[in-house]
Amino acid sequence: MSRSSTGKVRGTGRTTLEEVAAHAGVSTMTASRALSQPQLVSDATRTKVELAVVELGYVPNRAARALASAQSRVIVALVPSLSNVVFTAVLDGIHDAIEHGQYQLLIGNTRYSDAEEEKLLRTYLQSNPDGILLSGLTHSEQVERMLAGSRMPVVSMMDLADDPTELSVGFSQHDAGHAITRHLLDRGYRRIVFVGAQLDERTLRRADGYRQAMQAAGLADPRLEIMVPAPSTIALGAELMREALETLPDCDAVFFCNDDLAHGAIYYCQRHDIRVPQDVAIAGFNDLPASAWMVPSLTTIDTPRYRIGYEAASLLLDVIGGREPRERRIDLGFTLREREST
Amino acid sequence: MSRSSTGKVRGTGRTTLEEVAAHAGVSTMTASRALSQPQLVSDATRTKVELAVVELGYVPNRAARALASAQSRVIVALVPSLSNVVFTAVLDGIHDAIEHGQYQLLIGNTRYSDAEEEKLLRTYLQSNPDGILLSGLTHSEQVERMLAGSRMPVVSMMDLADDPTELSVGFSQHDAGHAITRHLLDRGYRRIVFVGAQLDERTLRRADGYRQAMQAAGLADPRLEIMVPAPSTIALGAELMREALETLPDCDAVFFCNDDLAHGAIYYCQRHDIRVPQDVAIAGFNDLPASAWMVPSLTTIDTPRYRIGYEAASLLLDVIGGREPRERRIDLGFTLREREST
DNA sequence: CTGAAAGCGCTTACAG
DNA sequence: CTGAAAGCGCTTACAG
Repeated sequence: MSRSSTGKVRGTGRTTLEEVAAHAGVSTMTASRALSQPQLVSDATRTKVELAVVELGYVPNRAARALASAQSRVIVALVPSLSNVVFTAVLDGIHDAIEHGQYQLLIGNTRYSDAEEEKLLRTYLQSNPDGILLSGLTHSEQVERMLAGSRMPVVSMMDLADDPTELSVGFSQHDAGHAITRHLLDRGYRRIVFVGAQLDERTLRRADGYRQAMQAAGLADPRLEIMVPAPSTIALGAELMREALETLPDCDAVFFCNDDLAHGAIYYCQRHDIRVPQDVAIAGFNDLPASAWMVPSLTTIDTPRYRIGYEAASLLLDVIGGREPRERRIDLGFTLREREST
Repeated sequence: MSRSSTGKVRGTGRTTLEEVAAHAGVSTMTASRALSQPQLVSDATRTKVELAVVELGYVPNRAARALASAQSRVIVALVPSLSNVVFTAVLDGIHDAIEHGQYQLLIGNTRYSDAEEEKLLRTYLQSNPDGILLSGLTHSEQVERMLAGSRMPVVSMMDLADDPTELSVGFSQHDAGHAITRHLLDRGYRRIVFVGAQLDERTLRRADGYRQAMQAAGLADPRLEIMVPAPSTIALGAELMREALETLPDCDAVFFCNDDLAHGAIYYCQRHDIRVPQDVAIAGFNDLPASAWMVPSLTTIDTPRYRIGYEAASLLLDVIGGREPRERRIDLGFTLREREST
């Protein structure tokens, strides 16, 4: 026992496993086994140790465990935003999928910045995570290199990797963009504007899907694409709706890259007595809760963001645990919600 | 060097500080100082060590650091929900306030459950956090006991502690509920319904504020209070609006405990040609982004949730760092937004 | 300004 | 089923 008469010189002062073992009358390593691999220990021993744990109020020291076992039981999740409900839903799913007590979750907000992602990753690598959840498929070279060097499992969230051996969970952003454009075309709209903000990789892929559908219909026109790097907000949606109507007076539909923008557009139209969809149709992306309720209700793509988080974390846990997953690329799909706005 | 000819028997296999020190031609402890307390080391030494770090791609092992220093540099934040934007905004603020690289954030979702809070806390205590951020002022006895036993600083978020020596950051939920009721009374509304959902402590305090204002005006009536334990959603807001109009046909205003419910109510009224505020006024709480844009725009209380997270984390970091804060109870206030719905 | 050495609190091949 | 002992990779009072 490393106590002087005046108490511990260093350390946290908390009860240690050594003390638990002494209290239970067993060796430290037996106490350790009784807690982490109880099946390797006799019932009597396990009971003695468990009793000692309760009596002494023992709380294991995770740092010591991580150091000795070279397993941190930490997983890292990096998302581009903590104010976008899409990504907080993903985190919600991840949180629910993690076996708490076993694994701990470290969350990082990259703010849609490669540099920030790199910085966070560098910091979090200090914790020697057992695995990492990343948003998106494209990352800086530095990040790719750090990941390759660390040899720890990485799951990409949101979109599907081209390579089916890479771990990814999401749905085809391209196909979803294509599907909603196809829907507008089927409804008879011809001059369909695409409005993209933030211009992250998901928005760009949705734009690709839009473009491909328009081309297939012989209706593509670069002037119909409004792309701004500013973050998506309701206010921006209202502003861009105004802009679209002003600069493209012959447009008959607008596909916004997400619901936040589309909501702003619908509110704008309400305030200016522009009839939706009679004067102009509006479509969004993500199916936020308000979309089904607002007037008119919003046509949009329902995306499985909570499930993406949940399934991505489950997949990562499988791989960490050495369980071969049924598939390494999990397509969760999307659902077109046809509503009043189109 | 503990390498056998076949490589490390245990450990992560990553470069260690010992190797960095050898490469730089200094002792391990000097290398340690060069990195964590560079001012204690000569320029020449620091340069040599920094070079070795880069050349070897050294990444410090946080578990070893935590174990040796008895300082985890971990802070824990517990919030009741990861789908409520109020709390994800709080987390956003916390995340931004943390000096990354220094401190790491462990997030827990208590799901508005005392039992869950207790379980998460028990788990997270294994990481020996340097401090904790909790949502709300009331916790289970078990939680209070664990916190008291651990002697680590705890900051309460959202509401203000009665005891000014306790660490708390937020605003008076009671006063805010009172203020918006007062506003409705000033506008001439008399039969003001209060609708509360979830029934967490914040909702109950807002209800108290409402009740007190109604009593002061001689207009209190228990039948005007609709309280349901279900979580707040737009759908529930629509449903409760219908219920209010049906069971209390003489009501002239409804104060919803949050904007999600109020949005549902406004959409409900739009769909049923109920004029707001002419037929019935509607008020909310939190000032979500849509509130200023919807038609009619929503009267509500603007709450500083991002700043609560930011200031709470800053306060905690001050206390952890031994810096005496100017005040231990930080009132961030709230702002009444008077809009079209009242 | 720099170093030798102990120690933080666990886990784990290896024996028995 | 149980144990002795080394080791994980850092930090830190204490000297000099």
